[in-house]
Amino acid sequence: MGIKRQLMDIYRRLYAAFGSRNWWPADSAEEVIFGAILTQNISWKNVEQALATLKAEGTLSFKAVAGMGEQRLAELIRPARFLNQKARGLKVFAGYFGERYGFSIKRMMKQDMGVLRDELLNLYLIGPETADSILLYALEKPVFVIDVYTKRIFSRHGFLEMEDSYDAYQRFFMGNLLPDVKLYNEYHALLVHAGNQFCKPKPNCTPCPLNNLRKSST
DNA sequence: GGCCAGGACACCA
DNA sequence: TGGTGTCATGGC
Repeated sequence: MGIKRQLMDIYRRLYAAFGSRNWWPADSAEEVIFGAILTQNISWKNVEQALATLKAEGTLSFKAVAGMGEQRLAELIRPARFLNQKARGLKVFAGYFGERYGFSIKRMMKQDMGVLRDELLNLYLIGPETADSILLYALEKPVFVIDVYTKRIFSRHGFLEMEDSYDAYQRFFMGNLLPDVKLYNEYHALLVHAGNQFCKPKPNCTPCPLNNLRKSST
């Protein structure tokens, strides 16, 4: 079986096991971006607390963030860890979003995907994974998001090495899947769900729906 | 009570 | 370019 078919086979197994994940968990595109920045290297449970606080304070918008002090913002997002870094990251994004797109997600969505990705990667605290999460889940652009679970799952099943670069993983997926926002959305969400449940750093994959799966030679 | 979570960046050689 | 330290919370 070729790589393309294997990738779709894995997708179907995950979907059959877990169903639609309905990602990203947020009420708005802006909330997706808050979450994408806040979730860096931290569990989603912590992010939820920070988002709830921002929401309760009426500051879950980049217009609000642009108008508030970095110190106060840091206090509001404390549960999300690395609070000073992330407060600065949110402020920087708010400045960019306001100046370049007038705080309009609609206007941003009209921009070319490659241009957007370069712009995002030039912002403080937005690396490849955060940029691609924003592109896919907030702006509905067909980019495949790579995260630690994706790497773990596909390295343990013999497709790539854990040490391979973000770009190498992304080329692997995007070179073998059609550019489909819905597919990329669901696939990555399923990988995170599977990873959360079964693919811990110390392998313990007994009930995993991908058990016994190995890369077959093409 | 230790481990680790849906990363990114700075600094050094 | 790669290797390593820093950031500094909360759940399990």
